[in-house]
Amino acid sequence: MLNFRQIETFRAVMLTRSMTQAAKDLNTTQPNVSRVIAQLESRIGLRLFERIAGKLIPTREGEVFFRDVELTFAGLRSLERSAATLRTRGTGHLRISAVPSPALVTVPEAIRLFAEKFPDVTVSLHVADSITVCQWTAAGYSDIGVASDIFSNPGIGHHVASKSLGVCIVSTKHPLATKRRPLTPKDLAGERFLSLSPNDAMRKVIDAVFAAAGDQRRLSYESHFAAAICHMVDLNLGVSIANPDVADSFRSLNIAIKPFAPDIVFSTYLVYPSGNPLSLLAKTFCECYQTVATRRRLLRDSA
DNA sequence: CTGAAGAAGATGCTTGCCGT
DNA sequence: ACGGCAAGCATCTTCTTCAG
Repeated sequence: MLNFRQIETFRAVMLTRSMTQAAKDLNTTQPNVSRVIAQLESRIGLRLFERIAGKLIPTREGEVFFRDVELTFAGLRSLERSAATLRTRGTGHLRISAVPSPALVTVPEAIRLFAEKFPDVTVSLHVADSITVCQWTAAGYSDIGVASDIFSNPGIGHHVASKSLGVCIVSTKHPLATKRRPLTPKDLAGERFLSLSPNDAMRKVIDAVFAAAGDQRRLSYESHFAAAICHMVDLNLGVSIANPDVADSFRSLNIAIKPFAPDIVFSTYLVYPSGNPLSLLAKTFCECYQTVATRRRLLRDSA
C-alpha cells in the first residue's frame, strides 16, 4: 500500500528535480528522500526516474504518475477547504427520520433552531413509524431518528428525549368539552374513538389502559397521522388520546384539550447510529431537539 | 587529456518511536 | 519485550566541472 509520505516525497522531487532540494523542502535529509523514492518505485513496480549523468530525469511513467499525483493533491486541498468550512459553518446535509407526532411539531421547531446555527445546511425530514425510523438510522439512511418506541438493533444507540402525559381531545361541541375534571376511560365509554394505527407503539399503550378499565370505546376510525386524528376530532367524528404537543399545535381548531387519568406517558427517543461518533450536525440537532422539548415541557408545566 | 574538487544520489548502520 | 518502520548520520559511488 502506498503511503502519503511516499507520494509527498515524489511530488517534491518532481517539482524541484532534485532529491537534495526536495529534502530541504520536506525538512528531511537527502538519503531519506532517496530511500523513500526507491521504496515507492519498488512498491508500484515502476521506474520513476532515470539517473543519467548524475542527474535525475523523470521517466515517461514518472511524468504520467505525477499528473495523477497532482490530481490527488488537488483533492486533498479540496478536503482541507471542506474541513475548514465544516469547522466554521458546517455546510452539508442532515437527514432526519421521525414518527408523525414529533415530525409535526417538535422536529420542525428543532429544525428552526438548528437553522440559526447552520443556515447553509440542507435538511430532509422523512416520516415513518418507529420500527422504520430505527431501521433507517441503523442502515445510515438517516443521520438522526426521532421515535416513539425503540426496536433493539445493534446498529443504533438511543436516549429518551422527552416524556409527556397524553391528553384527551374532544370537539368543543362535545358534552365532554365542558367537564372540569380529568376525563377517564369510563367517560369515553360508548364514544366513537379515533385510534392511531395498530403498529403504533402508543396505540398499544392506550389500548392497554382502556382494556384495564374494561374497554367500552367504539373504535370507529384510525390513522397513523396524529394531525389527521386532530382534524377528525375537529369535525366531531370522535374523541381521542393525543400527544400534548400535537394537540396544542391544533388549538386553533374546534378542539378541547382535557387532562386524562390514568397517566399515559408519551415517550420520544432520539435514535442515532452506534459505533461512530455523531457528526457535528447530528449532535447539534440533538441539542436543538432537546432544547425545544424542554421548552415545551416548561410551558405546559407553567400553564 | 587528466586528475582534483565538488555535487548529487545510494547504501549500511544506528536510533527512536509506536503498536502489540 | 519485541518487531516494524521512519529517519538521521557517515560513508561510498558516480558524474561533472575546471584548472593545469
